[in-house]
Amino acid sequence: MEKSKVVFTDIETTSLHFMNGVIRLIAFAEGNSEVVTQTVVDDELREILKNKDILKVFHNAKFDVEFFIHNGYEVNNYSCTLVMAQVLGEKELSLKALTNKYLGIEMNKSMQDSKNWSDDKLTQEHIDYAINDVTNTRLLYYRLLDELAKRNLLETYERERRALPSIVMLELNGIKMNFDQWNKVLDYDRELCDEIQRDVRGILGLEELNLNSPKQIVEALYEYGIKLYSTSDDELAKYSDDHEVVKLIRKYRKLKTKIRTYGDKMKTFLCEDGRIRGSWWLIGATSGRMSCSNPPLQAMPSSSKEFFVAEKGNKLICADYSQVELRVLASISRDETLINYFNEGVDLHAGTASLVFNKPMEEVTKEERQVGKSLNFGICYGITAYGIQKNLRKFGIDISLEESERYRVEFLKGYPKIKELQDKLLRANGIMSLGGRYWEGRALSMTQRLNIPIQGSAAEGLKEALALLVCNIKSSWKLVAVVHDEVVIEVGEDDVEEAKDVLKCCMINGMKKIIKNIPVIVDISISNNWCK
DNA sequence: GCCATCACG
DNA sequence: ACGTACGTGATGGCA
Repeated sequence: MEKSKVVFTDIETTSLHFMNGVIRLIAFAEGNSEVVTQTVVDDELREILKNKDILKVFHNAKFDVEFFIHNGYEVNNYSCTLVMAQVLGEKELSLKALTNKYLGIEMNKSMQDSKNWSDDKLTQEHIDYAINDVTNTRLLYYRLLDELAKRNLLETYERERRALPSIVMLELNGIKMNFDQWNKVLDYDRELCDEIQRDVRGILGLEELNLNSPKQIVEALYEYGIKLYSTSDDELAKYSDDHEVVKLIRKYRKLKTKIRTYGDKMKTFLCEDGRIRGSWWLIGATSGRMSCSNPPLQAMPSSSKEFFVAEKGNKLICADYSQVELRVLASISRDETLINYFNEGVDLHAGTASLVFNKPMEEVTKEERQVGKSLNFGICYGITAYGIQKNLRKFGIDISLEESERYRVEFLKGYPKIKELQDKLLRANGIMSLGGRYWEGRALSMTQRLNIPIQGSAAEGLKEALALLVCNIKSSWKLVAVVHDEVVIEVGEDDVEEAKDVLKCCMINGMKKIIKNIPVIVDISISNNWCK
């Protein structure tokens, strides 16, 4: 077989998950050659998959690559038409939808269901279907490559492509969970939750009250003498100090969420090896951030993280960026005050408070520092006076809307280049991240315009870090979690020191490709469980 | 199917 | 009582 630079590949499997499915049919084509099919990975295909000089193209590459790796084949150098489409801003990501939109081809996907592939015999229909998928993946690949080039997004796509193996690692590795201990705590929580429910019903004299119904809570508390505009936690917080029953409702809510969302469901995702495996997406948000579902490992309550552990003989290394979004903001705006703060390593929340309250940093009170902190967070989200006011109430700080607006104005006076940047972003036809992604302005709200370049650029820095990490990680080390500004790996005890250096180095150097001339700081810790 | 709510960054 | 902080995912209630 003649050596060529690119191979288009598609596999058909008996299940959607690599852990419990087998490969039934493999279709592939080298360059412009005819598509061929086979049922097993022969030596020739094994070599093609492994060869770093041959680019393998898949639609939704993580799926095929995970199956291959799970079955013992090495896969290097691959590209993904689904991710390409995402970089182009597409939301409909099926091969069918994309070939239709970009090539005008109407695909018949009636064979797609894995149920059609569990039977023993393969018919000509099966073979034609797989061939058709590869044919269209090839056409789509060149069409999307053109489109990416036309829109100046090749570099952005290449960054995603280099980071893509991290998704494969996350899904293959999973993360070990101490399930016995988890269930013990869960049982205790369930009992406590029932107890609280009994108490609330007792106090309100309503034995049938459904505490999960906001509507019923409003009615019940109205009868009790409390008028609520909503039953959201910050509304309830207003009455929490004066009414025990409101305090109990809040406690019930928190506990119930933990139990039903993160507790009961967890066993569904537990694999035989004691590890939880979620579904990870490289581009999960329009900003470019990753996402994870089933279970949402990026949103595990901090109180539950201790149950995610390292295997015996291993350690977890947890690393996270310090203030990464504000550093991105400093890099985009080039605001001298903010940059100086970072260069001098000062307490940034106190620094902002010193600007807003016009006093030396050492004299900033605890409450003033909290205001500074809220403003710093808020600025990344596209702050409004209303938002500041609402946020500060959570910390027991009650200010008028006028005062809140004054804080906002003082903040922007203290950081004049941020003000300039915001004015520019609000007027712009389109928004650009530091890494070169572009968002059409028309579709964006004012707050999105202010947030997207920050969140998007920080995500790009993390992708650069992951791209470095997948090249430098040892085969025995496991990437187990990525949470926006945090990376967790699991390594053997003997490798801890080396792995710590490699991880830290990748994270700093990756982010530095996006954030220019601002110090990047990574905090790192070693533990038996997932902790910050 | 949408809304309200809440978990994370 | 709302126009009013960014991005996700999951749940139960309710129409």
